[in-house]
Amino acid sequence: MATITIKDVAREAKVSVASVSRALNGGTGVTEETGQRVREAAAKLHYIPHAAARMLITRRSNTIGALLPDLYGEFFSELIRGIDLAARARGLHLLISSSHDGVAEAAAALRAMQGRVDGMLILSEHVDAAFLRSNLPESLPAVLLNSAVKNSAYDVLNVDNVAGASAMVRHLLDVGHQRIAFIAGPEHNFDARQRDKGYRAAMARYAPKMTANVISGDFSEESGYRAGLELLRQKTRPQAVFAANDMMAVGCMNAFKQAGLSVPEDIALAGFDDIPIARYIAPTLTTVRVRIVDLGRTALERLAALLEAPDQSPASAQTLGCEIVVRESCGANVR
Amino acid sequence: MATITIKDVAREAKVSVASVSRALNGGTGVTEETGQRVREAAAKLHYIPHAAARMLITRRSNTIGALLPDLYGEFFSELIRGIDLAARARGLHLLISSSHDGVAEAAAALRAMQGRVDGMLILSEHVDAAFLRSNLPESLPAVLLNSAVKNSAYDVLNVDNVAGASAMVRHLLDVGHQRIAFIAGPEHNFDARQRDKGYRAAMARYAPKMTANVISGDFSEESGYRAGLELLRQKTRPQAVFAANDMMAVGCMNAFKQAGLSVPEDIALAGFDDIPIARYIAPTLTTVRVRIVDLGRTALERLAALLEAPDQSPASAQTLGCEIVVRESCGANVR
DNA sequence: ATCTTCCATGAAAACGTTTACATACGTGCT
DNA sequence: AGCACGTATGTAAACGTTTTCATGGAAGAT
Repeated sequence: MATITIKDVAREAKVSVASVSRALNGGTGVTEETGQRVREAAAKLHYIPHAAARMLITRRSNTIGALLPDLYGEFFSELIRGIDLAARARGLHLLISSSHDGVAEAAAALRAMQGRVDGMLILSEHVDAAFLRSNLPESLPAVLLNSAVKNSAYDVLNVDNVAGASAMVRHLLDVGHQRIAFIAGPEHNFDARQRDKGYRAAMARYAPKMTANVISGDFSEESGYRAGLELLRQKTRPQAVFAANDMMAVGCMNAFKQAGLSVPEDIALAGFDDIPIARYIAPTLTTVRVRIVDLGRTALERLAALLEAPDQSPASAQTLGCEIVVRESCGANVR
Repeated sequence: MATITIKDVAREAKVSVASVSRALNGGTGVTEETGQRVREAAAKLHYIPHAAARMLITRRSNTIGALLPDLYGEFFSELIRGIDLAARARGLHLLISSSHDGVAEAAAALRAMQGRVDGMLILSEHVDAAFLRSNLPESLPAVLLNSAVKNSAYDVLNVDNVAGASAMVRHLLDVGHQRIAFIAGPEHNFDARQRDKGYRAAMARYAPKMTANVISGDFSEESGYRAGLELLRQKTRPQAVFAANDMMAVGCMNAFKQAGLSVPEDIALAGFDDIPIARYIAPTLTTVRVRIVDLGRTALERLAALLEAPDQSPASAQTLGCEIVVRESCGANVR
């Protein structure tokens, strides 16, 4: 079937194209009777406005782009869900470019979206101020997620890793553990650094007599396992271990089990993220949960606000809370 | 900064807009020296062609739409990854509409994408032939994923649940189990029905003396737990239980453990999907893995082929294999 | 030297909308 | 009755590309 245009509707309704446009969009400036006739004609012909033509003249695509790195299951899907839900509520479309590693790929993806989107949601480790300056036209509104960019030229939305980690340390202290070790994440990772920071801050503040005990890791289960072995070799074994993410906690737990220690009786354990597995391992894992859906939703809402009033709202930095999920591995229930 | 157009580039390079277009697109029909000058001018001005204008005249958006239901973590992210990778390799953009339940929502989402995409990838339980006829213009190429639609008017790409389930039954038989029970999924779910079918077919074929033993479930962990209890009440206890998905297998395993049975010594267990948890529970779960990334990739490639040659290729139905992942729960290693 | 052929180039139309502007008509006022 | 005004409608321009067609000049053939 040949595509049917606004002209066909105009002919069918016996009015001009201008009236069709008015009737179908605002509804204003057109008589009730005319509007009725136009709507009927449009429905009868199954008319669908040509998106490109509208974009061209309106200079609006009603689409926002999401630039994402290679992301893991739960996090990715929850984030998209949050974004998607909020976007649909606003009649915005969602253009996605995901799973690219490397700054070059990210740049290419960013450029490819240019001109198709009204705004961008960006979550990427490779993104820094310089990158944005050269790849993102300043006219394009953007919200950065989990980004270290402090530039203040861009809107940033971060998870409050510091507060989350700090709260977990405090919880472990409350339960009675004094010597708390920390398994850190990759050095270049923003989240990892923030969690490290939260751990150190909380230790300094709430357990000033203790010294920070940080083992390095890279967020992988394997590195958690190695860290666990290393901790067992220390002269005075820690009473509790706080891993910067759940996967490392899982690896660490295996190391402890293999060494014949039982968690949490002999040594307590906590993670960060609350991945689904945390609920299913034995003992179940105490961890810090991030409301990822909220992260996505909030980011999109912030971006939408930027679209409405481009100039008026200055760049802001917002932060999203986490909550502690107490399960068995921290020993809160056994003492 | 005012948007810069092809005209600005033309002026800068001292040629006509036509030459700019030619130089930047095909590169053909233009002298090497002119092409050079144009590319330099474009680069200097940071020219980015206006996508909408191009779409309007070309009648191509280079975008494909993905319509997805409310999907779980791993599956969703892997599927998108597969689609995204293949799409980017072809220079296609990805417009996503996910997490809608209900046929009305799906219809709205489908319609909203009209005119913005060159083709559609559709994965939804609500989609049947009638739905498509009334919501999908026949001019829009589409590939259906995991769909029961046999219509042959549309391209369909399914996971070979039947073969996967059948292979698992055979494996359990090979290991020495004769009395194999099956925990079925939701009745209206296409995947669930296919797996049921595979179980029954394999039993009839490879263990003709045994009768099929099917307990109903709904894919939830809770329903798996209930099914486990029910199985334990049967007069002659099955030697192995095959759950239609991993979550039910997990629930079932908990029921067995609570009853004091050990898996796989007292009773063997297998699932379907290979969700990440399968690797982390104790005992680790034998299951059927679906290469979801391949599913997404293959679907997109099929769609891309449709875009290239809309008429030539008739609707096809393709099916994607699964593989058995042998872990501890089936007892293959203890006998 | 003239004719043909080829090819790079430019002018202009076309894509389907929205919207600024002009027009015409009815209504209320003086 | 005449005038101003508001409002529904239509006409046409504009958005930024791609592409068809015409044009001109260079190169090759006679």
